[in-house]
Amino acid sequence: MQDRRRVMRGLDLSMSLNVAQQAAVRHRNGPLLVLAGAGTGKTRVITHRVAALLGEGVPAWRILAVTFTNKAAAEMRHRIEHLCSGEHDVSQLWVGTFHSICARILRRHGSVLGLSSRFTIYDPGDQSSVMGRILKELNVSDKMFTPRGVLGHIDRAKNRGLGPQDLDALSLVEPVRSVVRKAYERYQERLRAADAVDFGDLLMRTVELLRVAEQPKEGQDTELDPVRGFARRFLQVVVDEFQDTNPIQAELVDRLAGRADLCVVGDDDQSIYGWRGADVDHFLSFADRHRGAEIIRLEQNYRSTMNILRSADAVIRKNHRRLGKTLWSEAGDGERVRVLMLGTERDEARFIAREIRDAIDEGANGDEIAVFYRAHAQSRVLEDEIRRVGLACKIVGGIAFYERLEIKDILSYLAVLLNPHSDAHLLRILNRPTRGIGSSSQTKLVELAASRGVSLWTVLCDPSETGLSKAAARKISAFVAMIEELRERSSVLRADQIVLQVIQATGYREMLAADDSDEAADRLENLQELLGNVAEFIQEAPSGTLEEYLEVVSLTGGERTDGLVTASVSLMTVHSAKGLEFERVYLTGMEERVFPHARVLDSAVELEEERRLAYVALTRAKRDLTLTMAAKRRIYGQVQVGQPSRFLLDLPKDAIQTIARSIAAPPPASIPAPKAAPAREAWRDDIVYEPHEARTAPEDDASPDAIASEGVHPYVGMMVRHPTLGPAEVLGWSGEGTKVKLQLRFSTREVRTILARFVAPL
DNA sequence: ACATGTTCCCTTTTT
DNA sequence: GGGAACATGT
Repeated sequence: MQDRRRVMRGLDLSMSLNVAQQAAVRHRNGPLLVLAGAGTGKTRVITHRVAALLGEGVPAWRILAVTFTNKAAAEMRHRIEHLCSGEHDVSQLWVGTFHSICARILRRHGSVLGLSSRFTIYDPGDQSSVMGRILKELNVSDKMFTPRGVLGHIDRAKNRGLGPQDLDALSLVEPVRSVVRKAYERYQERLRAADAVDFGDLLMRTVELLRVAEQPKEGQDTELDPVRGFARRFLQVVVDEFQDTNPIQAELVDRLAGRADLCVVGDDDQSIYGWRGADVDHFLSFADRHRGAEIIRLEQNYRSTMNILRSADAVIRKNHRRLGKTLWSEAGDGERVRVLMLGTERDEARFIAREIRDAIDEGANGDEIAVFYRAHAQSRVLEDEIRRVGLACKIVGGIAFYERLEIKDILSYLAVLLNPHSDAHLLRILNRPTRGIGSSSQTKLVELAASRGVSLWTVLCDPSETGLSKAAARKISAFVAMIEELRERSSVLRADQIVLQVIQATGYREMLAADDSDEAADRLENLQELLGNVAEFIQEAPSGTLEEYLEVVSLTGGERTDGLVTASVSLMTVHSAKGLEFERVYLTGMEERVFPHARVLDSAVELEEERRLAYVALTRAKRDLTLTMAAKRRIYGQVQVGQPSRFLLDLPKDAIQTIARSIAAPPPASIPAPKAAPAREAWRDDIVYEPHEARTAPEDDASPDAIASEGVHPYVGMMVRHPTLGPAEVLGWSGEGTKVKLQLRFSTREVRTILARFVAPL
C-alpha cells in the first residue's frame, strides 16, 4: 500500500513530467535504461527519481548518482535539494564523477591496497615527470618513446582494467609492447612508493578493492569487513551519460550496484569519448547484460526549436551505428539556423563578438550565450575579440590557472606537506627557490631512491647516506627541516593560512619580489589570486581542509567560477559543452579539417564520433544557432584555405539561412581556393559585418610569388610533383617570395611542409 | 646559475 | 604562431 505522501508526490510528478519521464522516475526493482535524446529532460528524470526514492524512505547514504563532470554533480545535488525542500539530508547522497567517488572510496578503504588515506592524485603533468625519468632509466630512444606516448598506452590499458601483465590485449608491436610493459611496471612501483595514484588508478584500484572484498572470508581477515560492508552499501544507483562509460567504469558500475536497482541514462548519439576508451556497446548491450532490463525512450525535446532539431537530426542521421530516434518539440520552428562564411578566423571572431555585443546591448543575458570550437587552439582569437568589444568571457577548460608555473609550484609544496613521498611534487620544489640542490645532486638522489625502491623523501631524510658532499647534505637537511616545520604548523592552521605560510616560509615570495621583471609581478599577482581562491573555498566550506582543497583542484583541473563576473559569455570546446544549454550558440570553425578534425578524416569510426560531436554542439542551442566558417585560417602559423565542413552541407535547406553563396555549393573533392572572400552582395544587409583587410586585399598574403611568377597559382587540391617524394596534393601554404612553403599530402597520406620551389605542378 | 637563444613539435577532445 | 624543452653564452 502506498502511503499518503507517495500519492501526493505521484500527483506532483504527473503535473511536471511527461508519461515517459514519469515511467523512468517510478520504475523500480529491476535494471532500467533510459534512452534520452538531447534536451529531453534527462537531468529532470534523474533528480526526480532520486527525490522520489528519498520520499519513499530510501536512506540518502544508500543512493549513488554518477555524473560526468563535477559541475554536473554539484548542479544535480542542488536540484535534488530543491525538489526535496529540506525534507531529506541531501548531503548524505553519493553524487559525483566516477573519479571523485573512487577517490572517496579509496581514501576510506584504500589501506587494504597499501594506500594511505592521504594518497596523492597525480595529474598528467606529474605522470609525465615520473614517466620521463623512467624512460631515461630504461635507456630507450626518446624519439620513439615519449612520456606522453607511453602514458597513452598505459591509460588505454587502464581504461580496460588491464595491468602490466595483460598488455597483450592492446595488440602492440615489438619493441613497443615490451618497453611499455616494463615502463608500466616501474611506473606503478613509483606510484606505490609515492603513495600516489593517477586518474586511471582511481578507477582501477577501486575495482581491485571491490574484487578483493568479494573473496571468500578466510579465518580472521576482519580487515576486509568494512570494505565488504561498503560493497553492499548502495540500494539505488543512477548513472548519467552512460554512453560515455569505458570498460573499467562499466565494471565499476556493476560492482557498486551489486544487487541494487540500477538505472542508466544516456544517448548513443551523444557518445563522444570513444578516444578515451568509452564504448557505446556497453550502452547498447545493457539490456543483454542485465536480465529483465526495461528500456524507456525520451524523445520529446523541451530545449530547442524545430529548425535547430531538424538541423541536428540531418547531421546525425548520416551515422550508421545508432539506435535511431527522432526528437520533436512543441517550441515551433523558430528562427532559421544561420550559416555564415567569413574571411579569416579573425573576421569570424570579430563578427561573433560584435553580434554578441549588440545582443547584450539589447538586453540579452551573457550567461545565455556560448561560443563553441572543436579544439582549444581556436579559443584565443575569439577571446581576444570578445574582450575587445568590452565583454567578459569565461573560458571553460583550456590552459587553466592551475597549470601556471608558480601555481603548480605552490600546489606542489602543499602536496608535499600532505604526502612528502610524492616524488613528482617534491622534485618540482626541491630547488625552487634555488637552495643549492642543483641538477647533479638531484639526479644522484633520484637514482638512489629508484635503486632502493623508496621515495625521494626517504632518501632526503638521511642525507649522510647519499654519498653527497657535506655541504650538499647540509642543504638537504635544511630543506627537510623546513618542510617538517611547515608540516607541523599546517596541522593547526586553516587551509588559506597554510598557503600563505608556504608562500612566505619557503622563500618563494622573496624570490619573486627580488625579481623586478613584469613577469615576476604577474606571478606574484597569480599567487595572490591563488590565496583568494583558497579563501573562497574555505568560505564555501568553512570546515574545508587542505586535503579537500587539493582534491577539488586535482579532480576538477580547477574549474574556476570567477565569482565576480556573473553575466559572462562562455567559450568552450564542444566536448565541454555536453550537458549544457544556451539560448544563443555560435559554433565556429565549421571547415573540413577543423571540424571534422583533420586527424579523423580517414577513419570511418572516428568520423561517426565527429558527427555525434557536431550533433551535441547543435543540440545545445535553445533558440538561436549560428554556424560560422572562415575561408582562410591560420593553423600552426600557416594559412589554410578551408572548405565548408561536410556537416554544413548536410543541413536541411529549409531549416537554415545561408549567408554566403559559396557554402551552398556542393562539396568539391578538390577545388581551387576561393579567389576572394564572398562578394558583398552575398551578405544580407541586416547582418552587421565589419569589412576587413582580407576582403579589401584578399589574395595578397596568400599568393605565393615564386610559383605565381611562373604563372602557376597553387590552390587547395592542386596536384604537384616532388622530384624524390612523388606526387602530392596541396593542402595549404604560407610565407612569401622565395620562401613560400606548401603543405603537401603525398600518396602515402603523409603530410609534409615543403618549399614551393622544390615542386612542380602536375 | 641564469639569461637569452634555438629548435622542435605541436593540437583533438577530458576525468 | 607559440610554448616547452633543450642549448649556448655570460
